[in-house]
Amino acid sequence: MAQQADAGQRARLNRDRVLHAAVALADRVGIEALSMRSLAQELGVVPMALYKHVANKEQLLDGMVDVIVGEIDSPAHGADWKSAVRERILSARRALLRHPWASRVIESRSAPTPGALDYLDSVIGMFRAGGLSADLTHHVMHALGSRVWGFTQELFPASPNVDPDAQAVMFREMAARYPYIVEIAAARTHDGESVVNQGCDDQFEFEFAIDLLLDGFERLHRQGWTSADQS
Amino acid sequence: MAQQADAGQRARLNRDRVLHAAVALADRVGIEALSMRSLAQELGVVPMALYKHVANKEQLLDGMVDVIVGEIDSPAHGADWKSAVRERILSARRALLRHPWASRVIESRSAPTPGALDYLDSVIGMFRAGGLSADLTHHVMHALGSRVWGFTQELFPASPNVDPDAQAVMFREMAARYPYIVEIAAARTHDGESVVNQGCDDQFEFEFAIDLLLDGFERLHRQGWTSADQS
DNA sequence: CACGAAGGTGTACGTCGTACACCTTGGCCG
DNA sequence: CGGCCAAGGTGTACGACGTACACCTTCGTG
Repeated sequence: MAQQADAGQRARLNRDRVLHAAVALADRVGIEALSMRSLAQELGVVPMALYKHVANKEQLLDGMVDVIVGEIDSPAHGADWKSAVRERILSARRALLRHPWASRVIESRSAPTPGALDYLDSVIGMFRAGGLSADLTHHVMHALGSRVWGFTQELFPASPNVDPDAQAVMFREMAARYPYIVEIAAARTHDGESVVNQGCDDQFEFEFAIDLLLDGFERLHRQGWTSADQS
Repeated sequence: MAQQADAGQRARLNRDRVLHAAVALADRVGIEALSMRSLAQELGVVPMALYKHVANKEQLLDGMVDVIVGEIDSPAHGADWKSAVRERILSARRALLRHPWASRVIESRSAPTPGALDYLDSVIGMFRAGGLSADLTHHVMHALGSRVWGFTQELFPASPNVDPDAQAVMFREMAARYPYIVEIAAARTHDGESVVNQGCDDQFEFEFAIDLLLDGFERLHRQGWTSADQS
């Protein structure tokens, strides 16, 4: 429906076209509907043609990750390390939010892609440039975890729209069985709408966590923290 | 090779036996080798027989999650909230470490299982009992993310054993291209062995992060933090 | 103009989850 | 005691999927 068609005369494929078509297709139909077959069809080509450009599906996914990672801004310079890192990570977050499937794919890689390594190396470099020791930076990166990529592991995968009265019933049942969950869910729902699984401001939560961590890192840095001190 | 065999006379199946056999099989052969077919064979039964006990594979995985979640200790009482939460989460961690596939399966669920909700509700209850506001607790749970389950998103999936000289070559290449990564990897490698992707003490990293977060939570709690304060 | 490599095709295999119709038990009630 | 019926187990089959392998087609270069 996008390209293909006009059989017979079609631009030659290459790795880049394949990768970008895959990203676009995943954006449109979701990652679970992206198969070698559907991608081939999208490109007006037979499935096996793709294997001339990517070794297999895993490598296709690797390549797609690197396309997205390439969208992350380079580090700003001239700012203090804390806000520079913060900005960079929020940029990563913006890139990943444009492609909702990307975080799951990144997590599923069995080895980091070259683009991912570039990005990680440069983030580490930002901490080092800020004066943090290699030792502290190591632990800092671990503590950041998937947050360097701009996403948080979601505990509640945001159930899609259900009709309001079913939700009301569910709410009553939930409140009986999971009083605390319902309470803290309600804590963030100002207007009356949809108490369960909604009304969560993801961006706020992300910045809350990242600032808590960055402040913690800064505190440790200032007091000259070393892993050797910890028994 | 474990049960089955002695055809003809075989204990009746039920949901629980299916679930526990699935957990044991995943422990033994890995989650990616767990199929409805392999599980059926393990139980000495035809694949379709399983569908009398679980609706489909997703529900099988849900059930497996709840088996593991059931292994998490109940909250200790009598301790302050911080160390009580800490202990509980480390118990979750121990349970998940016994079943290395479990974290990936938990992440892949599209809706939380009942057992997961029970656990989350009770962890939230621990913060509330410690006096944290529902508001703060909400954000705290988000900041914890998958860490409530006792795992951190691994950035480097721990490449398995490769021979030492290949590693030495790789090291030289890595050092040129990713100087900072190699530097912080080395920061934690005291003895000379395997600089790349090894020598990381997961348990240390986990506790570093969890304590950083818990300390941050405590600080906010003491100073009466409220999300309303944040612009 | 020929030729060889790079790009594209067609067919086929093994694996997966599972729908659907069927048979076999075993516990309960008359 | 006999018969019944639901719960448990079977067999066959289908439509995805990733991809191996042998083949044909196109095009840039000598």
